[in-house]
Amino acid sequence: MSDLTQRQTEILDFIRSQLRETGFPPTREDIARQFGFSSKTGAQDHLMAIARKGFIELVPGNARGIRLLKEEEALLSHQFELPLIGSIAAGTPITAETNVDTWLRIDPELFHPRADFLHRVAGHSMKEANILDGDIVGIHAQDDADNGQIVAAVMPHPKTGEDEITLKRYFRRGKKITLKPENSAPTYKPLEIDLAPLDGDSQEQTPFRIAGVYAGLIRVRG
Amino acid sequence: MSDLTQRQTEILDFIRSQLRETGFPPTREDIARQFGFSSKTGAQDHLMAIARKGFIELVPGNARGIRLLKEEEALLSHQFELPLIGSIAAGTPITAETNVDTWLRIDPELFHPRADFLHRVAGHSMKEANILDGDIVGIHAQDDADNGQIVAAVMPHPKTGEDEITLKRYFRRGKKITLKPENSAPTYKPLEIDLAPLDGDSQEQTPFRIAGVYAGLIRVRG
DNA sequence: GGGTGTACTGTACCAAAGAACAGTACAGAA
DNA sequence: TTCTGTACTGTTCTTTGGTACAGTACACCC
Repeated sequence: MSDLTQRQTEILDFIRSQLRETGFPPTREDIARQFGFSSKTGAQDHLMAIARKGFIELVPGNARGIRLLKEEEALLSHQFELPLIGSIAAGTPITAETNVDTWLRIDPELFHPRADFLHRVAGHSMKEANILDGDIVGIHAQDDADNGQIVAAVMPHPKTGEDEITLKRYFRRGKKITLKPENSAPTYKPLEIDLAPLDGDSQEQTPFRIAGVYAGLIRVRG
Repeated sequence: MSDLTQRQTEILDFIRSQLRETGFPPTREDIARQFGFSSKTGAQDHLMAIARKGFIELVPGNARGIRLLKEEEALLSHQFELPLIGSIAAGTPITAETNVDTWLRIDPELFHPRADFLHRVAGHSMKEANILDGDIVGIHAQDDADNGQIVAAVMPHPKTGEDEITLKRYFRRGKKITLKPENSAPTYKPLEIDLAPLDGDSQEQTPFRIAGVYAGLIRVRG
């Protein structure tokens, strides 16, 4: 679908603003008046061009018969939604379509920093950070983190070997990284990762990466 | 503002549905056709009645010049949003416009049960229920609760006397209600309310009501 | 019993608004 | 160079659609 010209964009914006302000679309004459056209045919030409490009629909024979088409798309378009990421398929970026379980209608901008995806927490390893089993956490995608931040780490599950997301508190000292659960029960042990072998021997690579930092959570049951 | 009659409500609903479906309001003839009137004057009469009652505004001389008034418009647009309720103005229903601090884009249906409004928690009284200072809780509006449920209670602040929302765990035994904070620190004491005096002596009324039950929360900072 | 509001029918007028046709000018692509 | 698309002006025609006026019928309230 081709793009709108500058002028056509202005006209489409005017239609939008009229809808907001008056509650109904403008007439050809309204548009002509707004842009200083002496004839409403100019407005009509623009409308037909914008309609041909698929941004609006003109309903023939109806006064003010202008229907915005891209708006619903915008509403449906994940603008105010976040993907819930489950398991990670091998070799895919984390927010790849295949990894998205579903989309939840939550404004990404509610979180600080902004959330880029969601992940449902399984287990009690972050209990003492007040993140519980079943909570859905918002993650701001970035591949690094500050010391002490809670990160979403991607690494293979110790048994199945499949990539999965886990939340851990991140500490780095030189080449040594510690991923620390927030649960003092002895079952939960910090994970130590030494980056040093990475430089020399690529076989010893710890398949670990930071998907993002914890930005908040939503708990959906009372 | 007086209420609409059955017929007027049907007409207003039709205007709403037309706006959703076509993107612009109906004409008098559209309305007449929909309801089987043989004359568009019938539609016009209804429109003027609805406008007189303040639900719509008619823009004279404009085709399809029907504007839904603010609260009506709000109903349409707040479909996937929830009001954040701050302090409660005296004598107002909890979700009254004046009590709404802002609208947050969160799908009410995410919560179980469905959230009707949000409230920002102040203080640590529910810490042991993993509800922290600053958390935004989702509340399902209802005026009763089961024993052991966390409720949003509306009662006057002990000092300012202004109505405010507090979260407490609810227990009832006969005429005795206990509102229990979830924090074992000695500062936080259960609140006991005896409904018995209500029957005889109306002066002893405890100004307390349940606004709804806790349905989940959102924490917006990492 | 009269007034007011709701809920329509029926007719009529005319401004509002869509749509078609005929132009002009310019810019970029084939 | 011609063709296509953009960006308008100017005019005309016809339908759409708002609005006013004159009624009818019924229900409710004072």
